[in-house]
Amino acid sequence: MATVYDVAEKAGVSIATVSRVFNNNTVSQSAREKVTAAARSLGYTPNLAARSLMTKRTDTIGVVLPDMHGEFFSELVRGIDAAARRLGLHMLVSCSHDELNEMAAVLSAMQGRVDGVIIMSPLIAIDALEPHIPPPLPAVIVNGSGGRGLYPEVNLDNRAGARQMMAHLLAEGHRDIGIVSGPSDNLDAEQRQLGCVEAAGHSDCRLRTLAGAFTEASGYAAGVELLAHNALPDAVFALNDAMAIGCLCALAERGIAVPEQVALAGFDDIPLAQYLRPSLTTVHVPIADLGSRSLQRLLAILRPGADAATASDVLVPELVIRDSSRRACAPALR
Amino acid sequence: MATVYDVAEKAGVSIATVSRVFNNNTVSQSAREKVTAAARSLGYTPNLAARSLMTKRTDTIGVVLPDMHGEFFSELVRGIDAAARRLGLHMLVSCSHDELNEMAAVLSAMQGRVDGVIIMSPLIAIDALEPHIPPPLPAVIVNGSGGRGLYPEVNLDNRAGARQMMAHLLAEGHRDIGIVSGPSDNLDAEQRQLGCVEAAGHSDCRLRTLAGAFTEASGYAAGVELLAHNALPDAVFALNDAMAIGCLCALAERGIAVPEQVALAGFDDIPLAQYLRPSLTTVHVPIADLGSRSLQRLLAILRPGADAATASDVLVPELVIRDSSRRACAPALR
DNA sequence: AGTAGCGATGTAAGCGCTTACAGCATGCCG
DNA sequence: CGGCATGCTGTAAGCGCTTACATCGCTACT
Repeated sequence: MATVYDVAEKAGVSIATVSRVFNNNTVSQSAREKVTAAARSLGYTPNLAARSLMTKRTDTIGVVLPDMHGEFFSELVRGIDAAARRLGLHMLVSCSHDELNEMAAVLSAMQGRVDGVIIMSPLIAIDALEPHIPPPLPAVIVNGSGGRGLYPEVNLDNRAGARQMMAHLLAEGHRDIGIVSGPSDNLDAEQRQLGCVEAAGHSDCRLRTLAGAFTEASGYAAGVELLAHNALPDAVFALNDAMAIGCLCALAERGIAVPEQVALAGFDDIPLAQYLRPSLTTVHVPIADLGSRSLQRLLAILRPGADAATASDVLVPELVIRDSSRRACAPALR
Repeated sequence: MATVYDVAEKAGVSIATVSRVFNNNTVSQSAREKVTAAARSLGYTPNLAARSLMTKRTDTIGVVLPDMHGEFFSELVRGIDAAARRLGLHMLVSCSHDELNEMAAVLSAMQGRVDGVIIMSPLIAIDALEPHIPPPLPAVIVNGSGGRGLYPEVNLDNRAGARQMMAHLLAEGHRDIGIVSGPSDNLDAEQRQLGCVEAAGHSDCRLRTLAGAFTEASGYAAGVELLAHNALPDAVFALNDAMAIGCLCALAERGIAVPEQVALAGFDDIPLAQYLRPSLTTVHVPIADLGSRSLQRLLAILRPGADAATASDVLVPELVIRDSSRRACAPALR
């Protein structure tokens, strides 16, 4: 591989001038052209390790994610990648972490490879994680409310989303509502559950909670359990769409009509929610925004003063009402 | 940040010894302990840029992906990440590339940051892409059959999968089959289509092709188009599951029973395929395997002799028969 | 006893780059 | 016409690390 020396020699200038050309410093037009030509003919590319060694920057950000599947994972990464690419940053991804030690190890291995990290850790309480973030590493925490304020956070207002859904179900006249919960140690699940309880507290409504794990299978199991009881609830609110789909499947198998006999709702608004029969009422989560927003926050630390105009750190999800929760009327045929 | 010099001084040894400790070279037990203790007390972490500068390695691999959504993206990345982490490699990801120039730019920006790349480019013919891969960069191409053999490839046998599905539909007695195709420039779609045509060629079956784009919406549209015709086909084979779901939705809206009036099949076997009503007959694609396999191939280039036992580069998908294609019998109630 | 062999260690030379500093024209001022 | 700001360029130091080579005790031979 060619180095600055090769280019300098070929262009008839010093290595400093070559370096200046590649760093947009003040160089005469003629020198710039000579260097550019020489570099091209030699196929020269600056060695990034050497550059990093001097500048202490890597132009790379780390993304540390829990074990997530499907839409959520891909949209989040896409959101971050799109924002990063616009800024000339690269993205070092590490996913599938459900254990504190594992995350700590990855975080420490990222030190020196990245200028900062975006961490999402719904399974691990943030205050337990914070001590494992290497101190010199700038970090932003996504969707993991409850840190000690050491790191900026970007959160989704899961609670508000759940409250909105409950308000909708109550408005539809449902008073006996089944909640299919999420994994017990999952922060999103916890907040959504909390929102449900809050909303129910203001009404004369009965809430039954069924165990769930954010998977289709667990939603199916919850549906089966529901059917084993004497009376069906008026409505079932699954705390994510995957479980709602599983539950819908269980209900359909036993010939229970949705929404006529039981209303059904999910959370996340995955793309195919609208293509289910009946189409699924759910809460829309702007996942990609969550990603790009967190990158913006990180950037505000890395390049102070650059783009501090990050209005809010809490994204509010939006209720999407479709057929699965509409009050006893024939499903629209469009 | 502490350097080798600081650690060496504190431990009372030379910097070479410190370096040896961190590179598992031959060092006496006593020296190793002194260095380890000193390093810990100083919070020393080797500077990776400096190390890279010497070793010419980054222990990072690049992953360049097209614009993919949902399960496919997340599973592939998880597959690669899991394999990479086991080997102590990091993963630099860049996604959402649909354009040749964009991919070329990313590839060139990765040069020097990674030891090799895994490239997936279903939209761009590989022989057009190959000239844009910087020559010194080891690369493996995933699912992009048709290169000039300059780079190893790991492919999914889309054609065989489609043939299997067609064989199944024919065996069920269907002779008038609608194919919902994929995007016109997508290689997976092309191969699947080819498989269909091949299989149909051996039989007295009629194939109608409907335009699709691998999205739920396009599947829905295809379903609507189908209904506009006089006669429904016996079966509809959507070339991916997302379209099958869209199509199912369109059929359900018009009260067409699946599989009684029309059989339906998809391709990919996304996790919720089994939770649809009726559960979806499809072709299982081992996506994560595709990812880990390609990493293995890349590794065989990077660390020759390490793990050359990569038997095959073509993964064969597997037919999964569920209710949506079963011959006119009542859907099983489990 | 002399020495070959061996393992542990230190010395020092870079890896390819950025950048402080100095040098050198040039143009403009008094 | 001397002096000084200005703009470009070159020299050289050094970022933190790995590693070839030299060194130095040892042990284990002949």
